[in-house]
Amino acid sequence: MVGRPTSKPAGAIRADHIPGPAVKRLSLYLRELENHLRAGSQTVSSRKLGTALGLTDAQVRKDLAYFGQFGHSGIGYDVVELAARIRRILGTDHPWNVVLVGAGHLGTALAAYRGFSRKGFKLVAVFDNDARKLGQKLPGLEHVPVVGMDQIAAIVREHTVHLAIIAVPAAAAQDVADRLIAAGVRGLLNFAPVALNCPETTAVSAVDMAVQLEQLSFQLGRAGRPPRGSPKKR
Amino acid sequence: MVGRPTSKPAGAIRADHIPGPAVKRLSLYLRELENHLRAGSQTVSSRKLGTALGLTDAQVRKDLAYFGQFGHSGIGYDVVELAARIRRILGTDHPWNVVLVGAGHLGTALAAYRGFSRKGFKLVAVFDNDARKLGQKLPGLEHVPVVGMDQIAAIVREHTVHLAIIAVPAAAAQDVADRLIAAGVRGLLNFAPVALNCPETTAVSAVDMAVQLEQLSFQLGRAGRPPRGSPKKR
DNA sequence: TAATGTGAACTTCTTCACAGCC
DNA sequence: GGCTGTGAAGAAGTTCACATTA
Repeated sequence: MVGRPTSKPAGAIRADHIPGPAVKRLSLYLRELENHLRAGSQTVSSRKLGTALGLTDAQVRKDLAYFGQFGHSGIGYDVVELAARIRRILGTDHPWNVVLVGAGHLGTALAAYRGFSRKGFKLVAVFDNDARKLGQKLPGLEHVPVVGMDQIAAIVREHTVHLAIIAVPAAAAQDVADRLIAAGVRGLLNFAPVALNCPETTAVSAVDMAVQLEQLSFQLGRAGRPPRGSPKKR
Repeated sequence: MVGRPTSKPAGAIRADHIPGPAVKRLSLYLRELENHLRAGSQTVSSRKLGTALGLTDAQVRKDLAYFGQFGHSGIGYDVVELAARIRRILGTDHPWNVVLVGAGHLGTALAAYRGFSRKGFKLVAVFDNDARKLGQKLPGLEHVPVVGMDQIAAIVREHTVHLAIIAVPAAAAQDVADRLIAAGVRGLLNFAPVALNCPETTAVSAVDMAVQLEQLSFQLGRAGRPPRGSPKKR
């Protein structure tokens, strides 16, 4: 336990520890701001941002206040300014180099997704073990080579890659993760349906499509009726 | 304020309200159990399950206890039994019909993912507006037709579809969601990078790959160094 | 001994409510 | 009037620690 007295170094970054959920929402605020930008609005209120995302206005203000004072009383938030500030906070005001491992169906689809580069993530290489895929260019990605997994260490180092996306079968994911981390990658986005065992110093984020569907199944099962059967009152 | 006395209707399903995070973890427990099954273990302890997923043993027990008493003192949990029970709770002990909207890169990749059917989700149709894609069969999905979006209402009703996956561009997502809901779909898994506006009665789950990467970027930015620039000590 | 199930303590997160500002 | 920023209150979720059971 730290026992640190709650002294505020006013002027610097706000809080010692930011609530995890707040950071997640920050990304959503940014996405919403980018939409507002396209629509041409100059300013947004916490209420507008909130209702667009299903949150209360107080929640929005509190989240933003963790990082500083971005708003203007009576006016709201300047869309352009707030977007820039959030990018700064998230660390996407400068580009990140990213590699993708796995050029199967999913990997290919992810590589083709334009949203990544728009958000400041630059795909520098795709790795796969299938000899037939090596040397190919993926559709729309003429500058991104598909290379063998034995190149992971070399390319990660050469391009100072800190982030990697794992889109390989579950059975291969842990091995791939180990190799990436050994090569210097420090953040993993894992699409394989398996829990990765990584050192504390590695940030891991996971997406499992089946898990997502199961959540929906659960929610429907409660408030409504299952696909069939189950005698129900009424 | 409600002031309801905390009376327990002992015997029925446990809690009036299950913590959302607990339900999310339930899916992960199931995934882990399925792995243990393949490995041949008869039983698991809350500790084993927990460490595999980066959770405490108490957390695991508390989560499971929301739904009943599944464990055996001194022994642990029976792998087969617990998996079956969790499937029951999640509602995946019986199959769900699912449709996918959007047969682009991502949609095609999602359709090809074998994990869905393995988990009890049956893809009955893929919708797209691109005339060139209609009538095609997606790779590995000979029984799943690609049809026009004007067929949404008919097919959703005919097959009693309750779940849909949205994999269309952001600009089209809200319209697609509206149509699906009007046709009777009650749960949406949204891959478009936009917040959907849906009635309370619709369950929505969202996956935004860019958001995931931004979370990683934030985490690295704190504990480590940004990709380049920024005068650093050393 | 090895493990569960659970009240109580604790921690984290969210909402309320209002002072202050435009 | 409209809106932010924030302390304080409240709700939600997690961990502790121990009685209990095999």
